[in-house]
Amino acid sequence: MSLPPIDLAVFHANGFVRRQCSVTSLWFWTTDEERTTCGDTSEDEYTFIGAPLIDGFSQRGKELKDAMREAFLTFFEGQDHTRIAPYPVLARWRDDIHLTIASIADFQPHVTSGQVRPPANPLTVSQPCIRLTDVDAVGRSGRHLTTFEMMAHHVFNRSDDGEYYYWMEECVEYCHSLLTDTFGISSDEITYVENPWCGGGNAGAAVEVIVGGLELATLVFMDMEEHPEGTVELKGDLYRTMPLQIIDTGYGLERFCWAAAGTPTIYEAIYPDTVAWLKELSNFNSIAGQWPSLNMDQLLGEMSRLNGIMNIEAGVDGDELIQRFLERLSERGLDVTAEQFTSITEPLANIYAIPDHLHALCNMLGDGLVPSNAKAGYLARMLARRVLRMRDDLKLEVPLADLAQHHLDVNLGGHINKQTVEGLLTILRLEEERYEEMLRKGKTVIQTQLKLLPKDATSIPDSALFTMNDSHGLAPDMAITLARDAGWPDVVLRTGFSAEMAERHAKMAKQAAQSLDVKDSEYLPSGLPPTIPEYYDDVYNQNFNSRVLACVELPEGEGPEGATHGVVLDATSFYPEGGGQEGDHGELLGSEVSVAVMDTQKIGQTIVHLCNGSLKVDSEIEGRLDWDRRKQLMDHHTAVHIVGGAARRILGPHIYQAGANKSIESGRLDITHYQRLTREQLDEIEMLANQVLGEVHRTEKTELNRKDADELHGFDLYQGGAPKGNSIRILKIANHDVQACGGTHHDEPGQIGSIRIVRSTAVQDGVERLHIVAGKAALAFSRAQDDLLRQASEIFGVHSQDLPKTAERFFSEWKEQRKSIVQLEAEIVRLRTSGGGGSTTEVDGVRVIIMEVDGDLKTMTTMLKELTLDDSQPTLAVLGSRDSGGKLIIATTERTAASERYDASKLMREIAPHIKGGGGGRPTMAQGAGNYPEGLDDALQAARDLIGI
RNA sequence: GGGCGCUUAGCUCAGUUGGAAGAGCGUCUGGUUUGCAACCAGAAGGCCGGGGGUUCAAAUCCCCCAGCGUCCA
Repeated sequence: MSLPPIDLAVFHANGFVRRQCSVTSLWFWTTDEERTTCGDTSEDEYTFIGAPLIDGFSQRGKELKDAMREAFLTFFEGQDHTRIAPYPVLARWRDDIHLTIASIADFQPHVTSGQVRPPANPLTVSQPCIRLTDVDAVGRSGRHLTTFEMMAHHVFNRSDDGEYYYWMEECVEYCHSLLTDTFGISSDEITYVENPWCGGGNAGAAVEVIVGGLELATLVFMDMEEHPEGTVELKGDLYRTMPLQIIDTGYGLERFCWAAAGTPTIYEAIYPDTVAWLKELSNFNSIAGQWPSLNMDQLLGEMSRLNGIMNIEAGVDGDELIQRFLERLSERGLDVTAEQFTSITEPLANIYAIPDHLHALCNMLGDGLVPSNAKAGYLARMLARRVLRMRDDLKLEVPLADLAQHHLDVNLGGHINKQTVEGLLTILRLEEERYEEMLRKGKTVIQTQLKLLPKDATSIPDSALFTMNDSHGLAPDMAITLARDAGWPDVVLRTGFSAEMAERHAKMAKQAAQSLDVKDSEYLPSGLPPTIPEYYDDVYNQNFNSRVLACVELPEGEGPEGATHGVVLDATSFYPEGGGQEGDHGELLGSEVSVAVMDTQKIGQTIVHLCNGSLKVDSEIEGRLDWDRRKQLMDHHTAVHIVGGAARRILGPHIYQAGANKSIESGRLDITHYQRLTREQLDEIEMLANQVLGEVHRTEKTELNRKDADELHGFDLYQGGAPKGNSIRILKIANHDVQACGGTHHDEPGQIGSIRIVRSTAVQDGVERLHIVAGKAALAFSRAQDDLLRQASEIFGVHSQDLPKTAERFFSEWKEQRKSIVQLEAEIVRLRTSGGGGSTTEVDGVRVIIMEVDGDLKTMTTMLKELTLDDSQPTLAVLGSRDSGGKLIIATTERTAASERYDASKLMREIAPHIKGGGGGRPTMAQGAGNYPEGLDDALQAARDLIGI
């Protein structure tokens, strides 16, 4: 079964009729009886270019967006909607997406699942969003953006609970009233297209609102969830109705602005100053000047209208698209060559895309994101690099930070969310440095990759292009440019190569996704009630009484070494592993038997004690915690929070917890930062952390529902990841640090004693790992360090303060002596061979030296050099050593009678068997070794025999 | 999270089928020169990232670890 038609009174009341689109086959509502297309097809050109559809908005850029947004929000406030503040563009409250891609993303998954109440109901918001899926089309299509604001009104109905606000009828009525009354759009311009929506496990009926060929809004009526027994089928999946009925609308703020401005592209409506500035800097007008006969205004105007019906999206073949464009323009009496077309559109696309990318970048970095080579940070780096490349293509000599500063001033009113302006600019300066470094390295990569390619080649092998892109960050067109500069002037990029590369990447991603396997350990009987946690009520409680609810044998490989049973109690003070804090150990004492708790885990809402024996179900037990362990874990956990807060205060607002672990040995805290930390910075953080220990007397622990927690503390709460339930535990350490945390924490920070930051390591680019010891572990660490110093000092027999100096002296003396030994050994060889002693013979003008020496192959090589590298004295040298099994080395002076007459490699193969070994090499130099040093004399004698002396 | 690449002199980088560790810049010494990123001659400077393995022999081939880079999710 599919969805029924959407037949609303508001359509009939305003004279709309239902028709089916001749192009897309979708049903739509229109006031025009004769209309055959739904409005958003390849046959519907934009009608508003040069003829704005919305009156009363003469502003441009930021002012236009501000006015438009205000008009929208005010309208819905007038209809009993509560205006809420937008969420960050970084979706930190979610673990499935990095960026806020829609206004509804604010409320997923907890509000849309019904678990958490919305902040207001019904509500209206204008949510900044970032979508990078169509990043390649930005600037080229005239309408694509990576960053936009989704204006919305949302409703969360729970009909079963009698909580109902409105549904389709009212929703479309509001929309229609907004368009026609507030924005003055004629009903005749509007089509409402029925097009069911599904995504992320939910689905529902939906209406697309098309005006002037442009989709201005989508109204989604989400009231179904994916389910195998569902009765409604959409795009191959089955859905059933759900208790919550959600209205998810999205009105494109920038599109409304465009429709009000009627500019050739959306970019000129929202970033007019930047577009003009970049045109001037890049001297864009001089391009048009090359062809005086070309009517630039007319050309750009026609192109804009065509944009609406051309399928300009990522992955579409570029050359083919240009041909279609030229044909269409020609039909309209505009004759343009492909060369003219590209030399106009290429720079223009860059000029349009730069402000868009800067906007996304400023928003992301503004929310505290740190660029990286992985995860969300990579998205920022990718955008920064795109801007830098486009800047270079335009031949602009403006630093990235200056472009961002301009964007901040002109398009953001100087406002960013969280990061400081100076911090943002510093990050961009570093990004530009990295980019320059990548290009510089790229030049040598090109040389290496293309070494075997003839200079007159016209293409670069695919494999080389793939390698340069995937391993060295050189996109194919960059590689081509670099290759041309480096001495291959004729190379060009094969048509369709970029598409092939994207396909290859998609294939690889698909394979990677398939190989993911999720392992779940489910060995507990079902139907157990949630275990009552007592470790929050009193974190210092060490003993408690409880009752055994279940005791199951652990499956093979489950739990730590020695653990055999999982014990479930009705209540416990044992903390289960979570939030990076390891589980508690201890004992469970029964009336007859006692077992050791070797680990504690949480499965769902049930806490399992992993024990080395079984307990009788229903028996009363006494639990005793291994208190030293628990105290140490608490020391580390609370210390990690304090250090995190200290790092944020010292390094900046972008410091965010990217992971953490607390064992009894140490605590680890991963923080986001854009540079490696120096020891001085670590010292500073350590000092502040210890100051907090002394100054803050009590930590504040509260439990709030999610709605209140969000409101009170914001999303920085969720540093340790997105918690699941509606109830949020919060640890607040004065004004120093506040986080959602389910761990056990000290009431008094002073109980920790002291905190040391041992060192920092890099987890990935943009993430630093701080290694922390606190409490007794800090003492143990100091003692271990002292011990190392003492041991090392004793070896040298000096005081520890003289250790570095002494070590340096020993090291340099060792190096010098090693060197002089090699020289002396060579000198010995020289002495023994110079006087014409027994080991040196002359055979027809070639000096032949056959002798036993001391030393390994490396030393012998040095000796050999002394003997055979002098061209004026043709020499054959055969050296042997008894070093580890016996070594032989033979060489002749190259390009002399010696090398013509004797073959070192052949000689080696003849004599090496005497030391039960083998060897080989080149005709002028051979090495060999064996495992029978006693045969060395025979080997050397064999050499003499072969040479004939 | 997955793939790929890199790590060699103070710096930037070569190093072929495994067989005698190189270049340019910089440093030092001597010469030369009014001067410029001057020129000539010579020298010093290397645990070839760390650890294991294969081999008579490893900068080179294999495995593990670390650091860095890069593409994709």
